[in-house]
Amino acid sequence: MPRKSRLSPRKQAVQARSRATVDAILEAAAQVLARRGYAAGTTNRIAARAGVSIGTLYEYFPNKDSILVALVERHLSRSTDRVLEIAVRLAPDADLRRYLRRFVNAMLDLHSDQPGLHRVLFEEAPHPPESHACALRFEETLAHAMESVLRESPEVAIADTDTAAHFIVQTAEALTHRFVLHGLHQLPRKRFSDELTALLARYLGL
Amino acid sequence: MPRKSRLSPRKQAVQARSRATVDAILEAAAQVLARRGYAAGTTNRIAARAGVSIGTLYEYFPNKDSILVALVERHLSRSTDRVLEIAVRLAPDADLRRYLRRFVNAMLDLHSDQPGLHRVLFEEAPHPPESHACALRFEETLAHAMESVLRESPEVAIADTDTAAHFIVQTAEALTHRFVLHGLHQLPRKRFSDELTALLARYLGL
DNA sequence: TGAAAACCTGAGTGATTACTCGGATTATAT
DNA sequence: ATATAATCCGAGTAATCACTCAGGTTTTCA
Repeated sequence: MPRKSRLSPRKQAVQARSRATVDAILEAAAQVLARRGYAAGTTNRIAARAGVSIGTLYEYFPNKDSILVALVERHLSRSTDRVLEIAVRLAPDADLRRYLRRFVNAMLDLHSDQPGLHRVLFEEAPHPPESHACALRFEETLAHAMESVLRESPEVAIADTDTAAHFIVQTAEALTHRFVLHGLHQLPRKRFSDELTALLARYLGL
Repeated sequence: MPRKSRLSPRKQAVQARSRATVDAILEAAAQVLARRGYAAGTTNRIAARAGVSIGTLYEYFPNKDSILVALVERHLSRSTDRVLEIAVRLAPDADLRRYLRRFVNAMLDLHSDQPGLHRVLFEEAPHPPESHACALRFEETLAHAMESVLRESPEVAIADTDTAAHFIVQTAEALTHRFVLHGLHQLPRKRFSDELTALLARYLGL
C-alpha cells in the first residue's frame, strides 16, 4: 500500500468534462463517508460511486488523503462563508445578545447540515496537517470577526477582546458540535440554543 | 483481514503470569499509539513491544478493537477516580468559585497527563460503541457530581442545576481538551485556567 | 481533417495486516 | 509423578486496498 507516493495530481482538470469529474468524485466521497463511515471510504468505492474508473480518480488526486483534504477544504470554506455572512449582516446592529443568539444558531445550522459527513471528517478521519491547518484557519477567521464585533460594542466592558472572542468561538464550536452529534442531556434544540446563548452573554457581562 | 470475527477472548487470564501479560499488552498498546499514532498501532507491533507473540495477544483479546476499548476503559476509569476525588474533597467547602477553579485544573491535569495517548484515543482512533458508551458514562458521572454540588450550594440561584452541570462539564471538557492538544490562541496555562474559571463562574451568576 | 492533447479505462501489482492453528512449554492438582 | 489445564509461540493464511500503467476514447485547434 504505497502512501503519499505523489504530492500533486498528474493532471489539473482543464476542460468542463474533467471539472465535472472532480466534482463527482468529491460528491461521491462525501456520500460514501457520510453513509458508510471512514473505514468504508476506499478509493475504489468512491470511484465506483462517482461513476468513474479508479484510474481517473488518480488522475486528479495524487493519493487518498488528498481527497479528504479537498473535502475538508470545501466544507470549511462553505461554512466560513455562511457564518461570516451573519457576522457582516449583524455587525452594524448594536444588540450583542441578539448577535450571540444568531451566531449560536448559525453554528447549530452548520453542524446540523450534514452531520454524518461532519462526524466522519472531524472525528473519525485522521487529520493530515493540511486539513488541520484548514480547521485552524476557520476558527481564526471566526474569532477575528467576533473580536471586531466585541471591540466595537459599547456594551462590552472586557479589556482582552481577543481572548474573549477565541473563548466564545471555541465554546460555541465545541458545544454545538457535541450537541448535534451526540446530544446533550437530551435537551431540545431551542432549549440548548437559549442556554448556550445565556452562557456566552453572561461571560461578556451582559 | 477478518474483523470482529470473535466477540469474546478465547481465554480469561486466571494465573498471575497471564494477568501480567494482559497488562503488558495494554501498556505496549498505550506506548505504541502515543508515540507512533493510530495507523502504526498494528496488532503485531503491539505484541512485539509487549514482548509476547501475536498468538498470545489473541488469546486474551478477541480482536484489535477490543484492545482499544480496554485502553479507553482503563484511561477513563482512572480519570473518573481522579476528578471525583476532588469533587468529594471539596464538596463540603461552600466556596463555589474555588471549587470551579480546582475542577478546571483537574481537567487540565487529566488532559496533560498523557496527551499523546489521549489524542489518539479520543481524536484519531475510531470509536466503537463500547468506548463511546464509556465516554458517555464518564461525562454523566462528572455531571452528576457537579449537579449535587450546585444544588446544595446557597450561592447558586439557577433552577435547572442539572442542565447547568452538564454545560459546565461539557464546556470544561471540550475547552481543556482543545487547549492541551491544540493550544488556544497561544495562551499560557494559568491565563487559560483563570479565563475558563471566570467563564463558568459568570455562567452561574457568581 | 488530422494530429496533438486531454480525458478515461480497469485488470493487475505489491504491500500490508488482522487473525488462525497446530503444537510447545509451564503451572496446578490429585 | 502425572494428567490436565493454562499459557505461550510464530510461521502462515486470506483478505484488503492504495495505486500503476498500457492503451483506448473524446475534445481541441491548426
